[in-house]
This record gives sequence, structure tokens and C-alpha cells, in this order.
Amino acid sequence: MAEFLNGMKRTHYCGELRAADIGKTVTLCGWVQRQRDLGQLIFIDLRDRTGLVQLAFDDATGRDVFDKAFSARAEYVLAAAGTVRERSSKNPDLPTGDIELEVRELRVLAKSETPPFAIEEQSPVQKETRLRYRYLDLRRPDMQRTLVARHRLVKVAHDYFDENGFLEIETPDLIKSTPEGARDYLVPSRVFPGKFFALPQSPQLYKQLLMISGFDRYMQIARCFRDEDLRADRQPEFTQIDFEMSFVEQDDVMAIGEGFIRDAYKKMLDIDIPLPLPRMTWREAMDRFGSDKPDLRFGMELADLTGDLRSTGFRVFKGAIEGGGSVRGINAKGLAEKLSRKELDKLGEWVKTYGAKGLAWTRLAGTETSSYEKFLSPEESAAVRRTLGAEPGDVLFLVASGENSTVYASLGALRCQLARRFGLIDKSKPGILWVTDFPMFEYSREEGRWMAMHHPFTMPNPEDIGKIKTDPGSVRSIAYDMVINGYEAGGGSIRIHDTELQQQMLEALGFSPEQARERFGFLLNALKYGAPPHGGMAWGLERLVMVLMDIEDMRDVIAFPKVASSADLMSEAPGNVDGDQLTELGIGLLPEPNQN
RNA sequence: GGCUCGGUAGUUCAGCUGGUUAGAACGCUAGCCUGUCACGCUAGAGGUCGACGGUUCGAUCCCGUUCCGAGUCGCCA
Repeated sequence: MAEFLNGMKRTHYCGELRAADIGKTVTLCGWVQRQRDLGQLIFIDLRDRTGLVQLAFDDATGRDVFDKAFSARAEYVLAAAGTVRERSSKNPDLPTGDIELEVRELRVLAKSETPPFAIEEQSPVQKETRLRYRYLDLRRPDMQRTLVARHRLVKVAHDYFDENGFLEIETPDLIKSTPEGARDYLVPSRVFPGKFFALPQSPQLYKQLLMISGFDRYMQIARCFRDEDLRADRQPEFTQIDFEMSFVEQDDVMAIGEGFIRDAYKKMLDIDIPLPLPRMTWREAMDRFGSDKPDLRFGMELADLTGDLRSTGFRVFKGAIEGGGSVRGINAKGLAEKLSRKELDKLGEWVKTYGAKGLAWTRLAGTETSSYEKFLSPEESAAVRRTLGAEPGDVLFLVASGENSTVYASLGALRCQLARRFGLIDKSKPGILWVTDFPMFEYSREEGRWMAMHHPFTMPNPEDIGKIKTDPGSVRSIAYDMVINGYEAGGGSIRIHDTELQQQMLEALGFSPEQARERFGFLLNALKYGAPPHGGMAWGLERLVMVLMDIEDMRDVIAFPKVASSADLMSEAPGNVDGDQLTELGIGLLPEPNQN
């Protein structure tokens, strides 16, 4: 049976004691990091969220206390009272290494089973084990540091938006399902059997309604849910730093957004971000980097070789160009010696996952080899080399496709892959920029219709409004993303505040007036009663913590995350429910052979 | 939904061409040790080789199915 505190009150955190505290009587509480039994002398490292401190037990220690120290094991919870004294042999590796606690009184507040892994920095344990025992994993200093940073970033956001006149207003989590966009998580209604709420993918419609209500400047730390497959940087439930403001144009929103990111870098990392942030149109980002979230921390930009190869006889390139696509390339500077023939073939296989039919290359090592130059005229080969700035030691990569999106995706991914693998990324300064002028629509093959690239409430560029019906592919939107280090850290837009334009937009997206009313009637109605021009944006809180802390796995910035199947390994959610619960909700399950 | 990779002691891993007692390190348990701090020394315990089926005289190893995990493409207004 564990002991109780029974009047012992913690006076200090473990990690904050210093030489200046020598002679003080203190009471500490924490977990046993390690017990070192030297016979007549025992040391215990006691840990709390501030760090470690050494407890000492020797012949001056009472028998009862000494025996407790003897039987203490890893992760036992202790309260220790005594006197801070100077160590006879100091430990320069520990902030508290000059002192130790001479323990007079010791309580074992809780014993512990041997933990499945050691609670320490950079524990070499697999993610799966860590997530099963997340409550132990979270005791590790790096996890604690990360969650502290996350807390501080939220605090920076609250402070910044409060200082700028924004009000935090909560929007509902049980809302109406929207057909556009990601799959909704559905919540059955007991009162309306057969009907469902949805969990929000974002507070989008509600924050627009708040603008119509006149709150003028809104912000929220908003929980969002998307029932889509996961990635290392994507979780089904996540948090947005969300804001919206009235009587503004794109530059006004961007100025507020930039101000926050400057504050965040200053207060979290003491890094000065010069404003205004650089801007790049979506078109330019695609052409130069093959991505709408370009990582600016390294070069290897794409080059369009279509002009050089316009009249080539090489069937692969010719077919791509005549098919309305292009041939583009990148120059992997100086990587010829590092990329063997075998590895080039591997990369060729790898780009196929992005839809490319293959990867053409020229390796300018001692003996030059090329997979495609034999099919080109000498003039064409020379032109390609010239355009790519080829020099001895380089490797040229070319992708040709009748679909420009395939060329962009393949080369954009290859560029990032090579940079990561060969350490070309300059981490000394963050690569932050705005990407603007996104296309309003993109065509969905599966749906056979035009879809909103951002969302259906995004303001089209006034210059392009006339083309919504005639040439939707060329319509630009007043939408902007904030890209940091190759991540889409945030994004937003100016919204449509005009009923007629909103209806026109929904029509272009294939909604009948009835469908539009059914899905978004409340917004369309609200727009009729005097909507101010408004816009806003949102950041993914997790993404921001990731880029700020240089963490690559989103699960490492979330206390209790999901694994790739969207399950929670610790609680084993999702789980079965009682038949009674389903009956009450009017839900019957289809027979599933693999239910257990 | 597709593709690729992985699952062996509590943990991280090794395990040849299929061969009879499946290993290492750390951790754990016990004993010794008065200045350690990744303490040290000695001894010991600990395995459904993810699961099921098949091939074989014999399967951790080969084949099939399946479960779990990772990455990624699709998907993610």
C-alpha cells in the first residue's frame, strides 16, 4: 500500500535547485529516474517536469528511510524532504549537479511496475510501443518540451490576436454535414433517428456568420476533424489557429497573418522574420518548384525544356508536348558521383508513383552517360544542357508528360527527395512565403466536374469573374497559403459576401438551387442581410509546432495522437458499442464477416 | 483502395542454403560494494519467433491468408 502525502507540501521543483539553495530545507516530489545502490550509500535521481536532482542516503540517514530508498525502483513516485547540500563530487552534466538532497523524510507515494521502456530523452523505442504507453512516453523530456512549446504557441496566438482586437468565440462541434471537401466524421442523432451531425472540418461557415453578425474580428483555437487517410504530417483530428476579419482586402488579412508568424518566431525561437513576407503566385511556384508549397531553403529549380525540344523527333518528348503537356527538368548540381546508375534506376521507379512514365537522366561524371540524349539531335541535347546550366559533375533529370500536373508532381517531389537525402537544406533560416492567386477550380476526373480548390466561399479574382462559366480552369481566386519550409502551414481567402455571386459559384460547382439551399441555406440567407466584405485564414497548430521545433512526425506534437489507421493504440478507440446504444440511435449494422 | 517495408526476450536488434539446446546488448531479479551519477562486480530468470493454414522427415526461415505497425500514391473544399 502506498503512503500518503500526509501533510508534506512540495516546496520546489526538482530541476530548479542550485548552489544558492545550499542549506535550505526543501520538500520535493517526483518520479525515480534511477537508483544507484552502493551498499552503505544510495543515490536516487528524482525527476519531475523541470528535470533531475540527486537524493542521497548514507549512514546518517534513518534506518526506515534508508530501507525505502533501497527498495525504490524506476518510476516510483516519491516525496522527499531534507536539506540541500553541496556535493562532494559534482556532476557538470546536470543543471542541479552542484547539489544534492540529504534526505530526512521519504514517502513512497506510489510504486511502479517496471516500465516497458526507459523514460529518457531520445528513447530508441518504436512508435507503436510509445503510443501504446503514451502516458509513459509523455514523461520523456523531449515530449514534455514539445507540449510546453505547443502551449506557448497557443499563448502567443491568444496574446497577439487579443492585442489586435480579435475576440475568441467558440463555434459548434456538432454541425451539418457538408458535401464538398474531406469526408466528415458523422455523429448520429438520438432525437432524430437516422439523421446525423458532422464534426467540423473547419469553422469556416460559422466564422463567416460571425462576420455577418458584426463581431468584426474573430479568432479561435479550433478543433477540426477530417475522415481521410493519414500521413506523417496529417492527423484526423487537429487544431487550427483560425481568424476572420471584416472590411478588409487580401493585403489586410496577410498583414495580420504575417504579424502573428513574426511574433511566433520571435517569442518561441528569438528569430527575427523580416516583413513583409515574400510572395509568389501559384503559377510561379508550380513552374519553379513543381509544388504549391515550395521549400525555398534550397535551389534545384525546375526548367521548362519544351521550347528546346519543340521539334524533337524523340517520341516520348514529342508525345508529351503534342499532348498539351511539357518536358521539364532539374539539375542535381554536383551529384553525379553520389548517384550510381543503379540509384538512378531506383529514382526512375520512384517517380512513377507520381504518375510519371519514367525519369530521363544525363549523368555528367567522368564518362558522360544519358538515357535520352541518343534520341536527340546534338543541338537539342546542347540546348537542354544549356537551359539547365549543366556542368561536369551534375545529373540532369527530365520528366515528360502530356499532363503538366504529372511533370510538376514528379519533379517537385524529386527535388525535395534529393535535397533531403543529400543534406542540401539550409536549416539556418526558415523558408517562409505566401503563395497567392490559386486557381479557383480544379477539375475532378472522378466526379466529372469542377471542384473548388480552396472552398466554395472563396472570392474569385474580380478580373476573372466573367470566365466562371466559360473557362473555369483559368479563374483565379483571392486565396493565399502561408508556406513554411515546404509545409502548407496556413491558408485563407477573401470570402464571397454577395448572395448573387455566391449562388453563381455554387451553380458553377454543380449544385442545383435546391441542393445549395439544402446544404448552405443558412449561409445564403445570412448573406442577404448585409454581409461585410470579409476574409481570414487559419494555420494548422500542429504544423506550426512541427516547423518551429523541427519535428517531422505530427504525432510528436500531439499528446494523444492516432496511428495511420486512425486508431488510438492506447485506448483502443474506435471500439464496439452495445446493441442498445445502436437501437436508441435507430442504427443497424450490416453483417461484417471480420467483426470481432 | 493501391504500392513498398517491417513484426524474434520487457526494449532495441542479430539469426547463413530450412536442421534438432533461438542469441547479443540494455532492462529485470538476487547477492556484494560509502561518492555514484548510463556506478561497478558476481550469479540468475526471461521466448506462442504476430496469428492461422500449407509445403517438408523437419519451418523463426519457403508459400498462402490474415492481423498489427510504418512510409507513400490516391484522397485531404
